[in-house]
Amino acid sequence: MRISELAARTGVPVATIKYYLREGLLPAGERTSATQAQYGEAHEQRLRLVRALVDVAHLSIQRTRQVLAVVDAPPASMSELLHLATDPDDSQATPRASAFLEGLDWTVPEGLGALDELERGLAGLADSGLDIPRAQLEAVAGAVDRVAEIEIDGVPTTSAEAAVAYSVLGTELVAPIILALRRIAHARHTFARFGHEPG
Amino acid sequence: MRISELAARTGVPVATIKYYLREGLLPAGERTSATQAQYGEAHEQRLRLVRALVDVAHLSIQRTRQVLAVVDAPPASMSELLHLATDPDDSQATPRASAFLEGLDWTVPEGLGALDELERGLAGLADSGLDIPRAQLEAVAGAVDRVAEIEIDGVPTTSAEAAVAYSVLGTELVAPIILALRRIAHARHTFARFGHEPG
DNA sequence: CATTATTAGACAGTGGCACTATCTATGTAA
DNA sequence: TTACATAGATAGTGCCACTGTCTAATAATG
Repeated sequence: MRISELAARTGVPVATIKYYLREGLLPAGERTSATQAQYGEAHEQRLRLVRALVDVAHLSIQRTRQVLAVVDAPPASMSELLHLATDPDDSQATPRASAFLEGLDWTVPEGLGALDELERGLAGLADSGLDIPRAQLEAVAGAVDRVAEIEIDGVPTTSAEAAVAYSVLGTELVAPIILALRRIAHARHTFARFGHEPG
Repeated sequence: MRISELAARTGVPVATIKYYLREGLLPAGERTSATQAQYGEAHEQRLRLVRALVDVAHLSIQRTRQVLAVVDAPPASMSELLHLATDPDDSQATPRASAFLEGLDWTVPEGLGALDELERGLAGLADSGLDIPRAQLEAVAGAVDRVAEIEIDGVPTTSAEAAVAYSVLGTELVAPIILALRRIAHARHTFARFGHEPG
């Protein structure tokens, strides 16, 4: 198909598709002349994936490119995979995160990018003034661990490529679903605990 | 204290503090003359809270204003509280979300904003091409429900105001921690399941 | 009192991001 | 032949969260 049909099928404007091509999120079509290229089913599917990552998972274009790069060329080792998007330049000390994880007896590979996120999250919570007891955060962590365990149990074992794609994309695409479910569950439990009037 | 000291204490530039004042995220200081105002501890704490919401929880200025408005003037009824930020104009039908929640036997108040988020998340996942079995998503939802339950159990019962502030701010400020913990737990369970080499 | 520093408030400017529009040279379809 | 489409380059747009500048007024200091 030509670019205009790709645009029509996916609802993505031609100009935006060109932009994604420039940014390397979408592979170039098969050139048939100086001013024409053909796109196939694979392009259409890829474009839908890009849209999901950008619109639904709210990834930046740059982050989307990183994620897709990993899906396209799965790294040889797990540690490489897990360090995706860890910028060694700005990886800081993570005292709060380390202390917290020690309390949980979680063994965690070093230099993991998510450690910085945890550090920032804990630091932000601390100086927001909102006081949440450590024990409660630990209980939350236990339940989150269960979420992650279920997700990893679902990773297909048919091939390394499939496993990598599933876990990398799943991490991004399921996150908004988890947050939405959490909000909905908050509502449920709030009603259960406090009824329809607060206090 | 004067605005420059407030800036020095919190590390937030004077120009940014003025911006937050304009945007109504920070109450005005106590005026002592046409060109002077005094700020107190409360301003400092509020400013730290604003920074946590903006920097760590990645809320937009507009959303931060909404959240703070609820904290400042807790709504009279729970349903009002839960419908925070539900724009009645763009609340769509949520067929996927409704079907999913029915499968879970979750009773959910109607018109909840998070339903739209869930709908978008499920739709995005569906057309990303990543196929995650319904049963697995339901299992994840169960574990997320447990997370939410723990959080709501921790809500203080000392006063309605405290309960509202805690739950509203907790929803926003703990979300990044949950996502970081999820990533870390993914790493743990991935190693446990696949070892250090993929596949 | 004179001088320097600070402030509130108004408003314009900046940098980053994700597009979006325009243009040209070429090519395809009716 | 004539209308339409495309690749690629480049420039422009709209939004957002600041950031900088200016003025009139006040405060602090010597």
